[in-house]
Amino acid sequence: MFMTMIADTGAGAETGTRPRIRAAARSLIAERGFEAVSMRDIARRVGVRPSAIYNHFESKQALLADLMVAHMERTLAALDRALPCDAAPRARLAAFARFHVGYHLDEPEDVFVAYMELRSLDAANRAVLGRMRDRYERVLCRILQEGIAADAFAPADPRIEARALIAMMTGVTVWFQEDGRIDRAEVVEHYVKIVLRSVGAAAPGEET
Amino acid sequence: MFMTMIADTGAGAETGTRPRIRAAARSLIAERGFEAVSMRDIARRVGVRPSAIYNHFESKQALLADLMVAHMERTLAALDRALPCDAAPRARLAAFARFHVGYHLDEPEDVFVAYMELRSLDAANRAVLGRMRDRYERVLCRILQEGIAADAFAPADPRIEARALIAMMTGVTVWFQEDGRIDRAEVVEHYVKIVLRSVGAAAPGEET
DNA sequence: CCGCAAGGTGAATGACCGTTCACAAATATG
DNA sequence: CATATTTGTGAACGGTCATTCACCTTGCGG
Repeated sequence: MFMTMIADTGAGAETGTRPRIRAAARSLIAERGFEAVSMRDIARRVGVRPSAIYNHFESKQALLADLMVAHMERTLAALDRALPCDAAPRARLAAFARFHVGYHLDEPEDVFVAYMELRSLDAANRAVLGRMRDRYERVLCRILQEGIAADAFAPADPRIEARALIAMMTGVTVWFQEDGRIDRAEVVEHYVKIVLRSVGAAAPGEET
Repeated sequence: MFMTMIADTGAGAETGTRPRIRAAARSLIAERGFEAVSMRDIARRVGVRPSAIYNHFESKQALLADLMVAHMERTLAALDRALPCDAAPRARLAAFARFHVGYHLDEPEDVFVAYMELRSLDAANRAVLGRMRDRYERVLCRILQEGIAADAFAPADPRIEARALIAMMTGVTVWFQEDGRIDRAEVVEHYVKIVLRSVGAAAPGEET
């Protein structure tokens, strides 16, 4: 009967054609953009004929949506794990910044695709992704509001500040390169400091 | 003889086929992305046949490069005009932020194209644009260094901070919409405040 | 009024696109 | 071992792409 039902999602799975299609599509789209990548390009990288892809994904559009939705699900789950839920606002904000920057440094391809290719999604998929993105943003927004309530910091408008901070931290993927002379951890802590300062939470004492 | 030689650059020029091609290409590429826009699309919007475009631009690639280079030249010139050269670092930083956010709100299409389509340029054009982008970034970096020297503020690493701030401010184009309930000037001043705070220059007193 | 250049046209070129389909190999299931 | 399902193949489909080219139109300098 029909009993496969393997999830095989996650950037780690290596065996099997389906994950290899995902990996090839991810890196090609990150490099060139969705519209500039053809199914033939993806198939060539996997070592398979273009028609074989259609055994695993309904269409090019469905493949993109699969990548983006899976990435956002993983991101939201990882954020949930990374946030200490009973800590003070300042520590929670630091944890958010540490997570966001670190995650974006670890998964640059997925992040880039999710960031750049919203407009290549059809209306239905774009709506789904938009909702997930809002959920992510709202987590930060709530931390800022808690911080205001607790007098820990004072951003003027939490929603604007949340968007500004996310844009700032996401931008790290544009210029950071592993082999550079700057250490990864150093970069992360740097962004954490900028974030804390920008909301008026000064730098004293411990963090996390 | 050959005596046309009109520059006709700038987002304002409306008459003539060449500027209308530029305008059509700009808005279509901003909306859909370079690879997703065809010469036929552009020609249709201008009200002309595709082959006519080649009387004005050598290729699709050259058209994109024209748009991006012209935009960056205008941007650099406008920045130069907007920066008070003999002011204190704090006022200069505020002016930079005010300029960057304001300019990005005023020219969202050009900004979006310049930001997203670097990868659609061929190697030579990408190098040209990269240099112009570096020039822009270096202006901010120098302001930060001057501020450090004058003890006006204390970003840890000026280069990282400059990139972070530019990414943050550029992100305003992603979410801001004119008809929204938030005032344009309000948004600008908000970003200025975040920028000043993030470098450790507190909020007291006057700003330029 | 002639000639010529600049700008626009329509058709054609070869290449590539996403996708389909009939079929073959492989793999698991009874 | 037989059979059904999954997975991959090769060839084709209609369509679109950027670009070229011979030609027509227009308006201006002489």
